[in-house]
Amino acid sequence: MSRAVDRAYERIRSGILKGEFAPASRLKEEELVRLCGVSRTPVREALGRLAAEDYVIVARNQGAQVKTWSDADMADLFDLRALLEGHAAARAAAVIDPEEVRRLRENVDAMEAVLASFASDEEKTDTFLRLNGEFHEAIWKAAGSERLESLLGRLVEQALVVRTAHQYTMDRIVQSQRHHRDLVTALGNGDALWAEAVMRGHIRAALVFVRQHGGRPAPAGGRTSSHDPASPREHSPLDEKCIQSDP
Amino acid sequence: MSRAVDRAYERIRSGILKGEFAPASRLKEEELVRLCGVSRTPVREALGRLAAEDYVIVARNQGAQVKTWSDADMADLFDLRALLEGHAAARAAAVIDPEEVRRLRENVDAMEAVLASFASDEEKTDTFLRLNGEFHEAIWKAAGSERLESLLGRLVEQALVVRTAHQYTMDRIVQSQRHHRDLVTALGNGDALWAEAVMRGHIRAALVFVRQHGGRPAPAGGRTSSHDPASPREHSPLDEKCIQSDP
DNA sequence: TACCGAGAGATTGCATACAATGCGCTCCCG
DNA sequence: CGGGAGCGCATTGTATGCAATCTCTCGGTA
Repeated sequence: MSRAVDRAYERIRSGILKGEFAPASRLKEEELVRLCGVSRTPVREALGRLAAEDYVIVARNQGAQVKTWSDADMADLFDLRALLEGHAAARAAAVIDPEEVRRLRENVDAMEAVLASFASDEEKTDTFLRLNGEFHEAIWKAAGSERLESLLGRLVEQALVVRTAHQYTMDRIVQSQRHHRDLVTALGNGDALWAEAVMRGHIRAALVFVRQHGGRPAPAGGRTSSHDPASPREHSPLDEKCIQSDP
Repeated sequence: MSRAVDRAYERIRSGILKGEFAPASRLKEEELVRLCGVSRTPVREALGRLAAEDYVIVARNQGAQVKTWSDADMADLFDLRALLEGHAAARAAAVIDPEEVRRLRENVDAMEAVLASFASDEEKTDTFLRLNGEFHEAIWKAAGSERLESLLGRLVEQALVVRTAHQYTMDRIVQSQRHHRDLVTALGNGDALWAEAVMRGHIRAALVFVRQHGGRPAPAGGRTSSHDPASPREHSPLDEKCIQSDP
């Protein structure tokens, strides 16, 4: 950790992800300096990185603003995810080795076990989402393209900006789990077409779900014109829970 | 243009694209300061942006290095381009309006006219590549997804790092031109499947060509270990020719 | 001769000071 | 009373200085 820059980056990013900074709210450098305990130089660098990753928008001489997401943006996002994750699944099916398939199957079994356990729903969801994230990442990695992997990492993270991770119903999770089972089978058989099809459906289903349960806490208003009526909420020094991808 | 940062960014980026900075060569901040005529702060910011766009790699306390591309990287790159440009073409076919199709056809006609003209081969290639870039970008835009558009913009730019734009044979260009004709027809008919198929083939053909004509001037050696034996070439204050995407 | 370590120079990382720009307010004029 | 120009404050953009870190060289030892 190059101390200052990374501290600032992580702090701001987590603030956006947790909703501490409302969408479309302006991020003033001095504010972030106080918040992160570093000087403006690393804060600015962190903002630059966040802008490159589409978390914020910076306008010349007007600083940074948390990016808002329209319904169309969301649709585009999941469209691309379906395409790229499907592609990754197909590539993975062609080259994955049995050992890795075994690990994936274990992962799915673990998810199954969690669902069947007696933990609270929130606890179940938590663990499930963590395992789910690992499952998807393993498939990206198996596809054997660094570029694809990093691209998907970014896309999935962006999908997380629009909602917290705990809006899942058990029905939705069970549906996901069926997809996961199918995926492992397809991968085990080296069936690229099947794997791609299942993965695409898996992501499309996620989009439908997100839409139905309206994960967007923010108005889909204009980009740069709004005069920041929504001031950032107070910083709650709570948990830094690891958020994972949609199931 | 926020003067300093953009000047530095453009200068360094063009230097990389033109091969003024050899792949894997180290970019020292003081050097760039002298070159760009701005102080280290904007230079560092520019390097950050270039790193986010995969032009350079920055290692902690070790500065920036021009990124090198392995054959596998190139294959991945064109794989993704085929997938995403194909997707863009399919989306475009579904929603494009006749007016836009007409403009595309005019563009293709213009390319045809250039090829049939009496200009020198180099001149022909130049104009053709410019028109070709406009053609592709128009299709991305017609697809109606900002995210897809910017993603493709980046991917195509990265493909340009590995070679200069003038290694094209007339054979290759004529083949491209046939693809372009087919594309316009497919788009005009609203035939998404056809458009996607043609576009995929179009990009795959580009990969095969780039491979055959070995566009990579750099060794595909390791990333961080090399001790930068290749010092940056002297700056030739030559043309700033607009480089366009592969045909 | 090969290897290891210490020190000096070179280079990056961070903080702060200063300059430039934009925004909102007030005050004056119609 | 409404509108516009000018001014002052808030915020961002750039430059520079100092501290931290790395690399490269030189000397010593097995």
